[in-house]
Formats: sequence, C-alpha cells, structure tokens
Amino acid sequence: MTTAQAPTRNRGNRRAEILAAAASLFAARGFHGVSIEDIGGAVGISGPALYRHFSGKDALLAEMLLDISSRLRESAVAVVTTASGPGETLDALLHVQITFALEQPALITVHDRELSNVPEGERRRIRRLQRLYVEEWVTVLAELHPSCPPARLRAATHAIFGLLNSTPHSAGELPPQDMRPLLHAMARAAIEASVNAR
Amino acid sequence: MTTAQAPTRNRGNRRAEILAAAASLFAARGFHGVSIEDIGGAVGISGPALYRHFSGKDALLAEMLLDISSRLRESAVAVVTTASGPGETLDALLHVQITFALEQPALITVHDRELSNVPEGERRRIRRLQRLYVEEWVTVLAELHPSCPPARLRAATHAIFGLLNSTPHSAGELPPQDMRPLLHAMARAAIEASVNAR
DNA sequence: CCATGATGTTAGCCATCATTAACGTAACCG
DNA sequence: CGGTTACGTTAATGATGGCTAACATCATGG
Repeated sequence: MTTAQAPTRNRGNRRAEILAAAASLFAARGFHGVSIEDIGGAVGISGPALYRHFSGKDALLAEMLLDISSRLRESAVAVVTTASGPGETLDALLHVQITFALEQPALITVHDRELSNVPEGERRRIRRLQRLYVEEWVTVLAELHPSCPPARLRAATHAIFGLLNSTPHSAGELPPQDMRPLLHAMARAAIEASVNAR
Repeated sequence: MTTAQAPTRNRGNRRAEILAAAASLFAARGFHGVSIEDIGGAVGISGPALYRHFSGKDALLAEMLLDISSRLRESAVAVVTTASGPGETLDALLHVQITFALEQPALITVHDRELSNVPEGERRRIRRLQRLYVEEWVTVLAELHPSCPPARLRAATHAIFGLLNSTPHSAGELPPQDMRPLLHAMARAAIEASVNAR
C-alpha cells in the first residue's frame, strides 16, 4: 500500500487537533493510561507521526496545560480590568469559569489532575499561572468581604472551583442551558455563606 | 543476606497497610503512574510480594474502590434510617461526606478518578454502590424540596460532591477545624440556592 | 524540473512493568 | 520433630510503550 496522504490543507490545525484528541484521552484514562499510538490513532495518523508536531508526550501535556492556564488567567485579567463593581466582577468571573467547565470538560479535568506529569520547568510556569488565576478571585472576594481572612477566601475559592468543575461528572444529567444558571446560583450562594460562617 | 522477617505480628494488617499506601500513590500519580514495585516499596516489602495479598494490581484497586463505596453507602443508610427530619438528615449526610473528604483525601481522590481502571465485573458493583449513595442524597433533597425535578437535584448533588471533595486541592490552606464548618456552610447554602434558581 | 521542507509510514531499540517461577524461612500444629 | 502455611526474596518472561531511524510523498518555489 502506498503512503498516500491528503493534500496539505490543514496547515496549523494538526497541532490543535492533536491537542484536543489528547485532552479527551487523558481526561478519560489518565496521562499514563494513554499511549502515543492511541493519540495518533484518534486523529487518523499512526504513532510516531506525533513527533513531527511535538517533541514528546511530556511536551504535549505541558503545552496543553500551559495553554489552558494562560487562557483562564487572561480571561480573568480581562474581566477584572473591565470591572464595574466587585459584585459584577464576581459574576463575570463565574461566567468565565462556568463557560470553560461546560465547553471544555476534558481540558478542565486534565488541568487539575495531570500537573504532576509535566516536566519540572514547565510545571513551575503553569503553577504560577494557576496561582495568579486564584489570586484574581481572592482579590475580588476580598473587596466584597474585607473582614474575611485571605486564607479562608482562598479555601473558599478552591471549593468553588471544585463545585464548578464537577460538571464532567454530571455529564448529561441536565442540559447546559439549565446547568449554567444552576451552577451560577449555587456558587454565588456558597460564596456568600463562606464569609458568614462562624 | 538472609531473608529475615518480623514475627508474624501483623496478621491482617498487611493488606490494610498496602491498601493505604497504594491509595496515596494512586492519588498522587494515577493508577498507571504507579508500579507494583512502588507500592511494595512504600510498605517495606519489595515488588512481587504483593501477590501474596492480592491477585493483581487491578484487584487491589477494585478492592480499594469497593471498600470506600460501600463504606460511604453504609454511612448514608445509617444516617437516613436514624433520621429525625429532612433538615437534620441533610446535615448528617454533609457531616459524613466532609469527614471522609477531610480524613481520607487520597481515597476520595482515587474514588472519583480511577473507576475506569477497575475490571468490568467489579466496576459494575462499584458503580451501583455509587449510584445508591447519590440516590440517598437525592431522596433527602426531594423531601426538602418536593417541587424540584429530580434531575436538577441529582446535578446539584454532584456539584456538592465536587465542592466537598475539593479538599485535597486546598490542602494546608486552612486547618481542618476551620475547614469543616466552612465546607458545611458553603454546601448548605449552595443546596438552598439550587432549588430556587430560576 | 528538481531541491527542499513538511508530514507520514514502518521497523527496531531499549526501558519499564505486571506477572510467574523457584526458592527460603519462620511460626504453628500434629 | 516433620510438615504445612504464611510471607518474603530474587530471577526470568513476555508485553507494552516511548522514541529514533530510515525511508516515502507531495506541494512549493527557484
């Protein structure tokens, strides 16, 4: 059989296609549960062809996490700099995170499970972005509730992420247009409660 | 070097010891990221000795998940049958889940990540137990809010689990005695909100 | 045209890993 | 005691997997 191949139409799309396929697989079976063959197979190429696009499996994961971390972070910064007031800002942050969770469940899942498999160097950069993202939230919450200690706000923020990112687990329970307001309302209420609990 | 070994003091403890060590490792690096050698090493024996206690790596994971699923389920049943009223029952359910999340973060983590690596037969039994556990919650919530459609209550329940199980991520942010009431208050408020959102 | 770069393919290398085999030793039991 | 059981050990085996090598194909553009 010849090595026929489609005309080079997908110039820069291949990388994105691979990243998307890999995200689904990693989310479903874990980084180590997915082989290079699996990822290649998912986009119709076979195995080692991946090395034409990424320097290795680690690098692929690193780019994936770096990408989502910076996108989240950028969205948050954009929201905060456009801020009208703390209340609206919080709603906008919620909107961003909920949109991500509903539209990219695989990425969100991988994002908070597989950091440990990223090689040292990149790992630090990703962690930095994640920390900055959390701090955007904490800052807004602190404006809303100045009397609440930051450690508590940080813990509350992580809990809210847990709530919002649970979406992958309840896949199909409820249509997205119902899920969105539900998550928003639950998160808002949980945040209010977090600063009042004795 | 001789094959000296301690007098058979740890009769049934070895299995539990292995399960605990494996849980930590699986939580940290994922099922496929941990080798039999790693697990053995963590309890001071080396590699294949594990096969004296478990029939294989899969079986070890299966037993781990089966154990925690049934413990959660049993606790929930115990709570519900001792019920005084729906409000108190819900608080008791929250207490159970929060205790688990705070005291066994590794188990909780593995519990909702690694089900796919359990062999078919056991997987069904575990899924069954998980579903029953969720239904205990949904039943209680339905008593509190009869007008709310079950699908919505189920989605809300999953979101609450996400919130409570986020504990491993905020490890060390806040001491457990502060974490517990915080999580309880956030979860309670989120549940209230879940039934009122338009 | 044909050299080049981008993108695939298959075959092979080497490491890791789950599992089994073959073998010791200590405690217990008759 | 002698044998069985419980629990470990180290070596071997077979599969899988990441990655490299050697080799096509095609579009492009000089």
